[in-house]
Amino acid sequence: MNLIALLKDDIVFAIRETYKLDVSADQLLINQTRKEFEGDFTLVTFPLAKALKANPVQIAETIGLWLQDHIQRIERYNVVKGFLNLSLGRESWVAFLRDLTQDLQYGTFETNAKKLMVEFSSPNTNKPLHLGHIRNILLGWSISRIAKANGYEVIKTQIINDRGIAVCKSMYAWHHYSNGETPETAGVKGDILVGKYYVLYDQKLREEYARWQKSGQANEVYELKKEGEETMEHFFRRYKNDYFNNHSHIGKATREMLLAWESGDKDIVDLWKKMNTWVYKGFDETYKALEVSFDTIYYESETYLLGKESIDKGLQKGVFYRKEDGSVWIDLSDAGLDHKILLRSDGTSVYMTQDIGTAQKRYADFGIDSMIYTVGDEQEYHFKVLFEILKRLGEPYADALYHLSYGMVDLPTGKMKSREGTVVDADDLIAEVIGEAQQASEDRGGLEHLSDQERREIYRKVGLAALKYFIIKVNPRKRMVFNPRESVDMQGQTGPYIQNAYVRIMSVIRKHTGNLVDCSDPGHIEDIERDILNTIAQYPDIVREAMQSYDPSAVANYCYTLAKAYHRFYHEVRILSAETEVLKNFRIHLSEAVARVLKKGMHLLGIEMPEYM
RNA sequence: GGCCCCGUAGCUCAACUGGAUAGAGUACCUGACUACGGAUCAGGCGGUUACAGGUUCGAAUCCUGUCGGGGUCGCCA
Repeated sequence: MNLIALLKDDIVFAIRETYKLDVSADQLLINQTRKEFEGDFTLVTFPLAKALKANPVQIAETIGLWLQDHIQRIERYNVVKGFLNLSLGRESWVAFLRDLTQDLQYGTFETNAKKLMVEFSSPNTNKPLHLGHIRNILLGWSISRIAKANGYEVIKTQIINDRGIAVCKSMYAWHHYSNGETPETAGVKGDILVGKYYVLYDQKLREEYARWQKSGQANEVYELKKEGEETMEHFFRRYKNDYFNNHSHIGKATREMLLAWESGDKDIVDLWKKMNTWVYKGFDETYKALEVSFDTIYYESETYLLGKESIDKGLQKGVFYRKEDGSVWIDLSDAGLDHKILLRSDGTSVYMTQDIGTAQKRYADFGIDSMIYTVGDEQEYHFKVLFEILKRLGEPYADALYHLSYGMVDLPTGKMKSREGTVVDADDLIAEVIGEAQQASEDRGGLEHLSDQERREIYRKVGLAALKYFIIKVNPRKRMVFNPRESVDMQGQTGPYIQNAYVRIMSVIRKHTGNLVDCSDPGHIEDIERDILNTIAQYPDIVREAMQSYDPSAVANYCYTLAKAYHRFYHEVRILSAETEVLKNFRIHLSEAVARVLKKGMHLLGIEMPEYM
């Protein structure tokens, strides 16, 4: 049941009949007719002018006339410049609604027999999830649902960065300064506890560094390596990383810890496992609070050695080359990229090597056809290179990889900085929006008949809707400003506004007592009713488009448009006390259709609809 | 400096990928039924789409340049 698709077929047919020419349906540009003009759908004929060798107005007239004469659902047409405005007959709209009530799969496409893996979240195990992760998670989750609606079999995954020097930092700090503190004894979530030690590590390191700066050795280094008239203060700020690698006792101990881990030292591995368990438990709570889940998880500790075999393969195929020092590189300058290292001179691998190996492993594990990586836009270059390499290695899925890149989340005061403590913690944020929803709900009242449990569910749904919608409505590509105050707003273009339309419909349906018969022609329908049906007719295309452009915000904006139309309808007409039984029946069916589409659309965004609010 | 992304109303975002008079929300002002839920609805104010050229029936969108913001640039992940 896709009205616009049918309409396009009609037009293709019309062109074949009148111009003896075949055009494909996806060449046709059909818009919802703007309010200033009469009509439901508008075919833009300018793009057809070349192919049909005629001027746009003539084309519009010819096609319009033919459709009016031959296609029953087209009642009238008018032409304004190169725009052909088509009006559907009332009966067609009613029939559309009647079909809709039967079509439970509306906006869901048949399976395309393709397996798609979506990677998102992918945190480090040394600190809790924050606002940036939330944008990532919501995008990944939503695109997974959208892909599913488009017919893909979707496998949701994340790769957890559970190894490396950063992880050893929190291990070191906990080992030396914690006195055996655990999440239980501290009464905090495991990820938060581990994050605390990561911060503490940095603090201890800075203290050590500050002491060292007063030493004679520091002075020598400064004299030796300063650039021009550089002050000591400036130099030491720049030198921090070198200090960590070449002078720091803490740093040395941490690197030794990493080596011990890599060689499988039991004590270190046990410590690592213990702290990981804490972190994962904490992450799970946050994921649960956000209502997301994964089908499979990859751990970097298990994948970081992968990819080396493909280095050999690539060398043999001449895709890679080896330098004199033994390091392995690829030359991508002909693809507008650069030379990129794949294996260090000491034979160890880099991030890129792992990613090659991980992609191959995923293919081997699941036989996937394509993959979406939800990762911030600062890694755009990395993924360009990765995809190019996989292509040159001849990987079968290499042409179906996509980096779902998104911009950073800023605060009204600027960037989030962990150093300055301005990072917005995911758990705190979730708790806050739910608290706000509860506050707003209690101020309004009206939920007294529900149990505490049911009310809590509603606060949760409403609060999360506010947060999720606020983030997901923005085009992923764009950097966005997260204003905490506006994120809990529940009026205007917000999640709760859309939920409210749904709740109103549920309320109407509950109040309706008689039986509901099949939808039949009420003899007259209002403009707003026609407008709502027209908006509903757009839905399948929106689902398609959101997939093609990897953009959940298209669905978010659509849901708002539909909810807005419904709210207006609700004010303009009476539903339960409509003039006739047939009309009442029609309006209830219409309301129900809106509710269904809103629920489906919001589901694609990972937002649940409450029955009351 | 090279390459990539972004710049739209005071603020936060749209604009069906080149289509009609650039739309919403918010903020501010005004108004709404003894009504199916006012987390609502209607109206007002608010724009040289950063700037300058170009391409064409038509440009916020494409090309060139300038300005501004961000990202990234061989052994970090």
